[in-house]
Amino acid sequence: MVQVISSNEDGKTVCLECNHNSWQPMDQRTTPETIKVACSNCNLRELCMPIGFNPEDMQKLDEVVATRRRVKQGERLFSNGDPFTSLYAIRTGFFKTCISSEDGREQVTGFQMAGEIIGLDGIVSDHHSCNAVALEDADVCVMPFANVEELSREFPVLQRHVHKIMSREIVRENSIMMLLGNMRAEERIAAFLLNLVQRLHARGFSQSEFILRMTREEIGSYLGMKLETVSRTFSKFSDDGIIEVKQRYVRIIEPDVLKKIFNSQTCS
Amino acid sequence: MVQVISSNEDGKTVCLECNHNSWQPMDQRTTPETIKVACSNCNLRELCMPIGFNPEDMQKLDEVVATRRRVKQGERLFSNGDPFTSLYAIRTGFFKTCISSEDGREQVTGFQMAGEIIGLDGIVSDHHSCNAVALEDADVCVMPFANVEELSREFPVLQRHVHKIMSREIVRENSIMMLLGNMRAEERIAAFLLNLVQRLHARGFSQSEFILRMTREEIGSYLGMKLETVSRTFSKFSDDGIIEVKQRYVRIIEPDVLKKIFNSQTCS
DNA sequence: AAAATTCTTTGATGTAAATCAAACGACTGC
DNA sequence: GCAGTCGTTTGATTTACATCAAAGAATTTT
Repeated sequence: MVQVISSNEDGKTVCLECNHNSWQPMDQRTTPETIKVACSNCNLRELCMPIGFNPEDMQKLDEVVATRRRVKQGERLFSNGDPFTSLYAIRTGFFKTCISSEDGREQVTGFQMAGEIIGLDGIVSDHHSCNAVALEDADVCVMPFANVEELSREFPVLQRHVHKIMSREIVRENSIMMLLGNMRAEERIAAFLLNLVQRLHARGFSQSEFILRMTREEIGSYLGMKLETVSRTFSKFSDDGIIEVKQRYVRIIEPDVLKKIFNSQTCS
Repeated sequence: MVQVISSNEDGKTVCLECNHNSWQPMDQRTTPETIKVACSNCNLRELCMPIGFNPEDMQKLDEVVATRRRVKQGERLFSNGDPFTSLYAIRTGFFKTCISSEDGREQVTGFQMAGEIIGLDGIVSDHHSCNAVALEDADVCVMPFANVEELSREFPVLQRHVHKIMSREIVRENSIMMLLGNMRAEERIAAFLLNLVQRLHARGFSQSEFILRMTREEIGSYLGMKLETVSRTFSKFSDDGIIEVKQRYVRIIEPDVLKKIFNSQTCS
């Protein structure tokens, strides 16, 4: 389903110099803040759009996406309470979504990368219920939800696609509930690393090494543990020769051991 | 938005004799296993269908629901791996949804009551990824998803409704992540009780007393804690005069204290 | 009605992870 | 190039909850 980019498949998949492992589109990166864009010639199409459109339908599909928007590292794409107008397809960059409790505790609810859709939380109440923060400079396609709904009525394949995206998010959150409710620190970290590398690999990056875009604290928030425990678990995996960690750089040495830890802690 | 049933508003809202607090529809309950039903004369309509339909549209809406299905206590509406064909609107009864990890650990992902929609997990992969188990004898409307999608294309208000239902589920799971990732046992139980009573109240039941349909173990699984901790927390709340608990019967004496515990543990 | 099973409560003890604390490394801005 | 900030690592200690255990209710089966 996902077409990998061959140029990313030759080993040197993560740019360590610029500390950048997001998918860079081929076109120039000097576009203004918001510009009109088209899905029909987007190289991320396979990831965020349904397949099997003929060219003329594709042209209509371009109507979904109105503009593009840049979000600088640390800035928000949207915040809790903002009126909901659009879904966003990530072109480049990396986001976290998070919610805050009354007394200020933060819960990271997800990390999103190129080709993933963000903003579904806003549909139910017409207002966003979480914050979407760019963890690196990002570029998103703004898809006004009214357009999405209108074209969904016309194209059953798009309608189905939207439903699948929402269902996928529900299923993902189900498995996070399993993680948070039932698993121990090592299992959570193993699951986290495996999921991350799998998604990066689907985007043409290495299946063994990558750069973390988030802090230990953000990983901990996502996984329901403290940053010290995240750090200690990384160190333990490193001591055991399962992974190599150096700050944000991670290399998975023994993916099978990681999978085993994730599936069941076969005693300690 | 939700019309409460006046007959349920006179204090005696929970039938302690039969240990039953689900909404009983007015029609006779001797229907065969699956029969043709209509939304247009269903008294749960306000809960599971969008409002603002005129009578002729309503008739078309009836096409969504194909049949009704009975599920006995302990039986499954669907299981992990089952082909996905339909969404289910609960008419009466109470369900839990749960997933199991490789090594058999169970995670309850939700409890669902009358008027709520179940089965959204199946859309993404055309197969269900969780089990839906009836915690009491239940009666559901079977809504073939193909019908839902077809009519959604015709009626924007239905389309929007379906999107909202899915978004609501995403937002609900977000708040469960906050619960599991950041909150302590007492906060989790407080949140659980408040959520349950709020939903029951919206269905015409008392806002202070109700009968739990699930075991301590199932509550614990949902909230990421062991059954003993659930029991101890109930006992503590009872000792503190916040609630009255006797087995499955619960009465909330001090809802404000419960809300305070939920919002922030104001020291211990 | 007795027996068996399931669920719940409560107590005693153990432990994984949190908290507290301090040092160190990396990046930022002047 | 240096100071300041931020993020990470590691150690020592505490703690909330899990685990182990057993008795007591409630429900189901025979």
